[in-house]
Amino acid sequence: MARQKSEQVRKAIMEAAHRLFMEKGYIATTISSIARAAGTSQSNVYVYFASKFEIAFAVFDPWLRAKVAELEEQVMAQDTPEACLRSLIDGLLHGIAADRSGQTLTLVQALATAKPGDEYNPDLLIWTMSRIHNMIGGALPGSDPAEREALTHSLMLAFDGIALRQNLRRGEIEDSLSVDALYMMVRALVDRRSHASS
Amino acid sequence: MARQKSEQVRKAIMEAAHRLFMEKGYIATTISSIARAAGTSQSNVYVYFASKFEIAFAVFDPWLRAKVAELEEQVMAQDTPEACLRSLIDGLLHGIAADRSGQTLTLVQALATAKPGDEYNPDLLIWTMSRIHNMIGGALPGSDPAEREALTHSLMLAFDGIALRQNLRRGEIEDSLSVDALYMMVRALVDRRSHASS
DNA sequence: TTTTTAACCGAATGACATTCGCTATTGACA
DNA sequence: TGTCAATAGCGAATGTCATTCGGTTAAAAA
Repeated sequence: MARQKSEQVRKAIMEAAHRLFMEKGYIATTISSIARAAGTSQSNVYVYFASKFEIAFAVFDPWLRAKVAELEEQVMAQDTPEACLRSLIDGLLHGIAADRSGQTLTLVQALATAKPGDEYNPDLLIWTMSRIHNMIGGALPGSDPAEREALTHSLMLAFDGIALRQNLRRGEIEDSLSVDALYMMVRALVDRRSHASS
Repeated sequence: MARQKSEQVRKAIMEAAHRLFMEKGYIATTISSIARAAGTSQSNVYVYFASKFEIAFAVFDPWLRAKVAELEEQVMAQDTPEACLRSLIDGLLHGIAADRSGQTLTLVQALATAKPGDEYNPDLLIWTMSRIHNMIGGALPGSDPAEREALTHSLMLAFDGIALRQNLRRGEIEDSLSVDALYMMVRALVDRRSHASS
C-alpha cells in the first residue's frame, strides 16, 4: 500500500555503524555520525532501527555467528583431543572474546548502558553455547555429558571475563596468563577422566 | 590560606552515591540526585570529585576491600584445603562478584562508560589479586607457586565474567552452574598434584 | 490517475554531565 | 583582631546526545 523500506539503506546504516563502532567504540559513536556515514538523516535511522542498542545488536549477531563458524572449522581440523581443546580455548578467548576489531567491546558497552526497554534476543547466546558444547563433544568423544556441560559453562564464563577486560582493565592483566591457566585446568579435568577409565 | 573542604560534605556525597548506585545502578543515578540526597548543589559535587566516574570508584574501593577482608576470615576459618577452596570460590564469585547490593554492577557500568580521561588506580586490583594469591597459598600449603599464580588468574577471570553477567545477561545463565564447574576443575588440578606427589 | 501510507527530513525535546561567573566563608598572617 | 586571598558553594549556563515530532513527498495499490 505504500512506500517500502530500502534494503540498501538498511545495509548502509549497518555498514556505517560497523565501521564506526570498530573505530571509536559504541559510546563514542553517535547516531548522527552513523547517519552521516550512511548518507541519510538522523531521524531516518529510527525508521530502520528502534534504538542505538538495536543497531549494535544487529551488527554483532552476524559477526559472532561467522566467527564461531570459523572457529568450528579450525577446531575440527585438529587431530588430537588436546589440539582440539587448545584450539577451541585459544580461538574462543583470544580470537573472539579479545578480538582486535572491537566488536566484543562494542557489545559490552551496549549491554552495560542498555536501558530497561533494550532487550536482546537470547537466541544468539543459546546458539553459541550449543556450538561450544558440540565442539567439546567432538574433541572428547565418549565424555560424560555432565562434564561437557560443565566445560561449556566454564568457557562461557571465561568468555565473558575476557570480554569485560577488553574494556575495563585494558592491559592491566595479561590475558594469556588467564587463558593458559584455564587450559591447564581443563587438561587436568580431562586427564583425570582418562586415568580413572584406564 | 583559604577555606577547606569539609569532610562531612565529602562523606554525605559518598553515602548518597552509595545508596543511589545500589538502588538504581550507576547509569540511572544522576549527579543531580546525588547532590540533592547529600544536601548540596550539583556544582559543588565537582569541588569534591572530578567526575561521576571518580565518585563510583571512591565508593567501590572501600566496599571491595571490606568484602575481601571478610572473605579472608571466612576462608581461614575452614579446616580442610577442600573447604578453604570451596569457601574461597563461593565467596568470591557468589558473595562478591554477584553481590546483591549491586556494587559490582555499578563498577561494571562505570568502567564500561568511562571516558578517555577517566582512569582508575590499579592499586585496588593489585591488592585484590595478592589477597587471593595469599588465600590460595593458605589453602594449599606447599603448592607450586606457578600453580598458585594460575589459580589466581583463573579466579580473577571468573570474577570478571560473573560481574559482567550481573549486568548483561541477567538471569540468562545460571551462575551456580559455572561456579560449580570451575570448582570441579580446580579440584581436578589440585588432586592431580597430590596424586603425582604420592 | 488518484489515493494513501510510510519513508524521509529538519527542527525540536529532554536528559545529563560538566563548566562558568559570582558570592560568601574562612584560614593565615599582619 | 582586622585584612585579604583563596576557594567552597551556588544557580544558571553549555554542549552533547538519543530520541521524537510535524510536515513533505515518493511510490505502492486502486
